[in-house]
Amino acid sequence: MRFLLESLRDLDASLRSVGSSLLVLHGEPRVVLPRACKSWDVNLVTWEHDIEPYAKVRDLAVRGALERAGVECASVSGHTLYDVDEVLKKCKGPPPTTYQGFLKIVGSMGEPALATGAPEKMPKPFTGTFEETRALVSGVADGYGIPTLEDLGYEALGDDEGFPARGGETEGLIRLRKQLARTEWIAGFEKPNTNPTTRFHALKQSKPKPKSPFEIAAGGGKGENPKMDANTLITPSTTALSPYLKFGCVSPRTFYHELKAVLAALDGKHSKPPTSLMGQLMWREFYYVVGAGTANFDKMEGNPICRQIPWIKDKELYAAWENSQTGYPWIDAAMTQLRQEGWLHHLARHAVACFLTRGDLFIHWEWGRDTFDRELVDADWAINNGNWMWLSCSAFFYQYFRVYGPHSFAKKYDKDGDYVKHYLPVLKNMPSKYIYEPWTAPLDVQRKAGCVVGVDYPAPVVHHASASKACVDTIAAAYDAHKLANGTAKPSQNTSPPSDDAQPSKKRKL
DNA sequence: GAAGGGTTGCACCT
DNA sequence: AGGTGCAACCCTTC
Repeated sequence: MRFLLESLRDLDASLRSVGSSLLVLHGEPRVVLPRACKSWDVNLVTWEHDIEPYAKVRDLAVRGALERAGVECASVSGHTLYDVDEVLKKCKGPPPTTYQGFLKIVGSMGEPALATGAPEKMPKPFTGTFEETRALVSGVADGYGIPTLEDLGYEALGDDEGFPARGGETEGLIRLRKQLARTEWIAGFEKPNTNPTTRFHALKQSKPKPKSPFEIAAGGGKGENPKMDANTLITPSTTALSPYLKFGCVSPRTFYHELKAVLAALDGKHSKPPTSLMGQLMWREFYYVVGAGTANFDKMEGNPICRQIPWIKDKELYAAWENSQTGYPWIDAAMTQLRQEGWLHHLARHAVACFLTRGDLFIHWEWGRDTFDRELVDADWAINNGNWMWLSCSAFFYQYFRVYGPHSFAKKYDKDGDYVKHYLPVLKNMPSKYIYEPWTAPLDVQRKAGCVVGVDYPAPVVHHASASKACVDTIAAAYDAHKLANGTAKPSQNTSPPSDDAQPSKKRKL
C-alpha cells in the first residue's frame, strides 16, 4: 500500500511539473464518477484494460453507471506488451499452456506497441488551492487527495521497513535504466542461474556507504557476483522491477523496447528466451494471456487446465509456513523476507511454494497463493496464480518428482547461511556446518550457539525425505486418476500379463 | 505410438 | 563445471 501511495505522489509531482496535478477522489466509483462528469462537463472517461476478475467486475459496473449517465467510455490496452484480447483471438481456441506455443503466437503478431509516452504538455483540468479543490469536489466525492497509510487504517512504516525501494515512475525508470546499462550482465542473464540469497542490502559492510538502501551499484561487467566485490552494493540478482511493472510505474512496452535496443548492440551474443531478461517479460505476457483466457484460473475446481489434486487443508501446518515456524531455516528465512520486505527472489518463491504444496506439506496451492497475494508488493493476479499452479504441478509443469530440498537448495548459493542469519537472528551464531539443518547439531553446539532446537527455534514440522515421498506418490495417483477420467491412461508398460492392461500403468495407494 | 523437449531437483560422479 | 541416475511427468510434433 505504501508503494502504491508513493507511486501516486510521484505521478502527482510529475503532473505538477508540467502544470497539472493528480486529483484522487474518494468514494464509490459508480456514484462519484458519474457525478464528477456531470459537475465538470466531462464526456469521455478512459482507463486501462484489466483482466483480473475483481477489476473486470468493477470496470463493468463503472462503465454501466457512466454510460447510463450519457458519458462515453473507452478502455485501452497498455499494461501488457500486446492487447491480450488480440492474442486470444489469434489462439483460435484455448490459449496455449506451453511457453513455446505462446511464443509462436505472439511471434506472428509483430512488435509490441510503443509505450504511450508522457505528453510534453498537459491540459490544465485543475490546479487550484486546497480551498478551491474542496469547493470543486464538494458534493461530488466523499473526500479527495492522496491518502496516507494512516488514513487507510494502516500503521506507518519506517524508511527501513517494508519494500526497500520507493514506488513511482521516477524510481522505476532509474532502476530500469541502471539495469539496462549493465550490458554484459544482460547479455549473460539466465534466470535459473540467478542467486536467490542476494538481498537489497549489503551482506557485509560495503564502501562507499550507499546513500540509500535501494540504490543500485554502478558498474558491471565481470565480477558481477556481489560477494566477489566488497565495494559493490549488493542488490538482488534480478532486476527487482516487478513492483514497478505491477503498479504501472514502468510500462512493459518501455522495458521491451529499451531492452531490445541494448540487445541489438550485442550482435546476437546474448541469452535468449525463456531464460533471458526478454524471456522474463514474455513469461509475464504468457501468464496474462492464459489467465485471461482460462475459466476459473484462480481456482483448482472448475479450472480446465488445473490438475485436481487432493490437497490437505491443515491450518496448523499452514500457519507454521506462513509464520516462519517450519524448522527449516531456509524456508523460514525466505518467509521472513516476504513478510518484512514484501519481496522474494523468484527461486526463493519456488522453494517456499514447493515446500508448502507438492514438496512437503501438501497444502492447497490456493492458500499459498493467498499469502503471496497479501504479502508481495508485486502481487499480480495472473502471474501469482500461474506460478502457484506451476510450482504445485497443477498446470504448466508436471515433473513432480523434482523436489526442492528445504535444507539443501540454498547451500548452493550461500554456503555460510548469511541470508538465513540475517532474517533469523536466533541462528546467527549457529556454525555454518549446521545452519540449514540445526537439528543435526550436537546439543552442546546448539547451546553454545544460543539456539536449542525445540526451545529457541522449532524442530522440523515434517521429515523431508518421507514427506516428499508421500507427496510424490499422492500426485502420481491423482495424475493416474486424471488419465483414467480422460481415457488417456496408457497400458501397463511392465511385464505384467495383458489382463492388467485396463489398469493404470502402476497401482499406487492413495 | 514414439520421440523430443520442457526457464530453475538432488546426489553423486568426474 | 558438466554429466548420470533417479524413475518417469506432461505437451507437441511427426
